[in-house]
Amino acid sequence: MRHSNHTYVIKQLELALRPYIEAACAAAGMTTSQYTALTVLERRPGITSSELARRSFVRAQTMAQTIDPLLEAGLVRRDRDPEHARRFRLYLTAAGTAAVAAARPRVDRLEALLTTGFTDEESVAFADYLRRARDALRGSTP
Amino acid sequence: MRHSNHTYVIKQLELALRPYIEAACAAAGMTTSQYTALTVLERRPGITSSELARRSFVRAQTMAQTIDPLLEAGLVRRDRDPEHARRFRLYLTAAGTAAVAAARPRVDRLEALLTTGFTDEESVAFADYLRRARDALRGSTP
DNA sequence: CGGATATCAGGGAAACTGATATTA
DNA sequence: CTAATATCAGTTGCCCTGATATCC
Repeated sequence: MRHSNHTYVIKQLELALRPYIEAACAAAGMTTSQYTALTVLERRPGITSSELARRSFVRAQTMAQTIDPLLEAGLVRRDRDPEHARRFRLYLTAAGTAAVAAARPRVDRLEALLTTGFTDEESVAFADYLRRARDALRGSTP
Repeated sequence: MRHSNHTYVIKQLELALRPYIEAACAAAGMTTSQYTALTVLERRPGITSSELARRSFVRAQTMAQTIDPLLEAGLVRRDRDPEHARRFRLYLTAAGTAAVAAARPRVDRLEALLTTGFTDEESVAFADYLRRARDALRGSTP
């Protein structure tokens, strides 16, 4: 295992990916981190900003910066949690759902480009490895 | 393949990885992008800054920003290419080699943490998938 | 009290675009 | 003339730390 160096290629891959994702999101009028937050909100309605931050591996302040413009643009709605006065629960608005739908086709095409030449089995294994690597870091501390 | 979403997990993984790499590099007195540039220079002595930029998926100006402090710190040396007056060839100095060696153990430990629970075969397959995905983007344009 | 949420304020690493001079 | 290299100048997206108020 001397010359594996996954971290290096992961960084390369993320850098290579970046302009593609940015272009796809910009076409729908948002930034990459905003699109990501919206897609998570779509799957987890009612999540708090702090919990969203934890799942996204960023600080609560960072996620607040991402969410703020989405609230102002009316893509996300905030309701006070009736059971926890300190919490706000977040939800996609209709406009937010539409914005995600607008960007999704281009992201899906990027997804297909990324796995060019992969068999279905390889694609599934790749996703599995990515998640396992991510989760291996989740528990630990730098 | 409706729910694969590799791009999302790649971004998560890169974010999870970031503080670990930053800590490892900071312990050796440099930033992540500087460490990365040094490791490439180690394997490809005499490479130009522009070529280094291409391999790293960044613009020439960005790579120049990364290299500049390394030149000033004496970790990298520049020589004019005798055959191309416009080019400078880059080399690691002894101090540069030492700096990479100082950071390497911590990066290797991170590498091991990343592939916790992976068999050797899985680790190799993972690296292969990462490279193939990266190379699939290399030819295309956003 | 400690722990979590939200938020204000400020800062930094690292990418970008645009423009320019020089050279193969 | 065109393409590539290097470089100056400015900008942006997106992370960070520190400090504070509130609530369970």
